[in-house]
Amino acid sequence: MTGFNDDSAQYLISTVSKRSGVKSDLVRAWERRYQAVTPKRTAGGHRVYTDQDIARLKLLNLATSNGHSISQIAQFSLDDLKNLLNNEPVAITQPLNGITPSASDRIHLAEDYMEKCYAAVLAFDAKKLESHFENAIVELGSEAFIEHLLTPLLTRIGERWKTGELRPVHEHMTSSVIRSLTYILRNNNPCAANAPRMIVSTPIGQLHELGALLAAIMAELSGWQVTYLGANLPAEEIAAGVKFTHACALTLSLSFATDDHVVAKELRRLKKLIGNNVALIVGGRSASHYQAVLNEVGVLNIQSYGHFRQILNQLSARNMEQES
Amino acid sequence: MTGFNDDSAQYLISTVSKRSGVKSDLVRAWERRYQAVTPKRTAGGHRVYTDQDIARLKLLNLATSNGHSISQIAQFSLDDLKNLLNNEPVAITQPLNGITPSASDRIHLAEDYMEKCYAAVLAFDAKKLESHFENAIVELGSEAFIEHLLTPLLTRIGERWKTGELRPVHEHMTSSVIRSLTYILRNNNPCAANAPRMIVSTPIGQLHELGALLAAIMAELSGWQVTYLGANLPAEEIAAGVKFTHACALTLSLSFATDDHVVAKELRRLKKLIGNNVALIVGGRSASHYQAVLNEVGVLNIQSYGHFRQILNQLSARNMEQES
DNA sequence: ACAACTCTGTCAATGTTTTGTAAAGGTTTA
DNA sequence: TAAACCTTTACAAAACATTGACAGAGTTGT
Repeated sequence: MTGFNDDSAQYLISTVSKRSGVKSDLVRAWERRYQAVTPKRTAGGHRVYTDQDIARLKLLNLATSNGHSISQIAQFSLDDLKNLLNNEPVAITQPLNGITPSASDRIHLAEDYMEKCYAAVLAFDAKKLESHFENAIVELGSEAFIEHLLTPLLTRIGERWKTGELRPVHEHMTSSVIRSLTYILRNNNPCAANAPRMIVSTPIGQLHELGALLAAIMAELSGWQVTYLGANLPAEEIAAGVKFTHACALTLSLSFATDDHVVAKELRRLKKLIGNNVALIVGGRSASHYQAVLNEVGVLNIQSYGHFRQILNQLSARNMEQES
Repeated sequence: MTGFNDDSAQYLISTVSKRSGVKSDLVRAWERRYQAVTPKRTAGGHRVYTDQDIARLKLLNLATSNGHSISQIAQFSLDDLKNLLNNEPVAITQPLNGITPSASDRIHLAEDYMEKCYAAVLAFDAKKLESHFENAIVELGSEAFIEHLLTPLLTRIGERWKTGELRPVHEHMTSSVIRSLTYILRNNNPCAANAPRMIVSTPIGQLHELGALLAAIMAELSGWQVTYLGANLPAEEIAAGVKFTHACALTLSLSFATDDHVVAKELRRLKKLIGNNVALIVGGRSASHYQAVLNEVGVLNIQSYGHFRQILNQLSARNMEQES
């Protein structure tokens, strides 16, 4: 039925070598000796690789430089390899091979993935979207994945939703996929037990959770212990979550600007319920629409990716002081 | 301490030596003389060790430097060695035959986990809840996890929510945790490319997604290719999702009984939009409350865990026929 | 007490396997 | 036509395996 599933990505061996960090000769040797990858061929016999192959080779390279013998791990699945490296006591992040992609290369790569992911969203292909995400996380690393792929992707989805190219259901599907990815991202950097805690949600009437998800992931990567509550919760419930977890920060995402006063009312109630000792952070496409209330209530308004990280670090530091 | 995937990792002797602190020569001597470890071999004869072997050698090394004679302790089990080092009297464990837990044991085990998980929900401890879930999946297997842990847990959460012991926010937190687990569950059994497709969601006004999540997971485990859309979607959006994915089934969860006519209206509209070729399945705590409409529209009403699986299999079979 | 024996870690000698790299010579691609 | 690929074959360093031996420490038997 769907024979056209994987013809999207095709790379020749030199590209693969650059991106994975494994020399061409070695890639061929690994294929010949252990079937580490099994690329398709062009009519003329040239090897044609997929994104998955690249992710594979990257992980294999990491694993071998970590002391594993290539013959033993060559046929492991992507997940096996990820587990293997996750359980490593020594996560060597040294310049393992001469080939280190430059910053501009990585950004270009991220843009590349962005297009592919957006195409998958447009085609409503959850499986393909997830697969692209997985590969991108391996290739870009969690940080760059968030900053250069996820953030711009969500921004674009927001735009296209306005123009009518996308429907609400596209956003729901994307949320769902990203939500299941949090598992991988979280596993990549387990947080400390004494990490500061945060609640992430959206107030009542705000049904879009992509922004909130992004905030949750970013906070986790910054070392926070995040409890994500999903979208559309009344102030009392959110406040209850804050109390239960003893969170020292609460982040809300406002994506959709409404003219009624629900959001304003909810924000005021929330502030009353959580008090002044819990930082209230608000971000999202439409946060500026509520500027007046934000100022009145006294919230930290996220301006950009970097700004959010800055806020997180400041709060984190302050929290550590209080603890000691 | 998460993943326990020990059957995947394999090391050669030098790595083992570095990790365990026992020189390669000595490792071989201990094997030759006392069978302290019994590694497998490569085709060429190289020793191949597991994580367990490394742990063993570490403990043996500690014990010998503590004055114990290697010949005496070489064949101790991992637990024996741990006891030994804790200065506890060595309780020699029984011959370790591969005892497979009986069915009743497993159900008991599941109940045990149920209590632990519910306690974590009540305490609003997402981290602990996730950890219990992870362990349960490994110990029980996906099937039993769903049937004997997740299903009763969600049922109980529904009950306690009514009595006021739990707040809505508890349910949101639980949904969030379960949602990120879908990643593990899905990876445990990757579905075929030609698997029948299904959309899972809840209609507008139905904000509780636990039931829908459960249905999605069950369908995935039954070999379906599921696109999960989250909760609270209007009929047009759900129908769009069905069209986009060419799904042959649509499952909705109705947890909350409302007296307005929104649900009834949405169901009628949905049926019109998706036509008769797409199976419409409805389940959830409050499905019976809408019996009249369900009959009128002609939906498959889920009665129980087993019943849902039966429906899934029938649809799956019918779908296969049509394909061929 | 003293010789004989066992336990244990270490080494050396010698041969094999693994694995990254490279050269030679032909083919495909742009 | 040049650059990039392909296959085959080869090579050498590093890592392993096996066998056998040796010496210090502790034990045993007489």
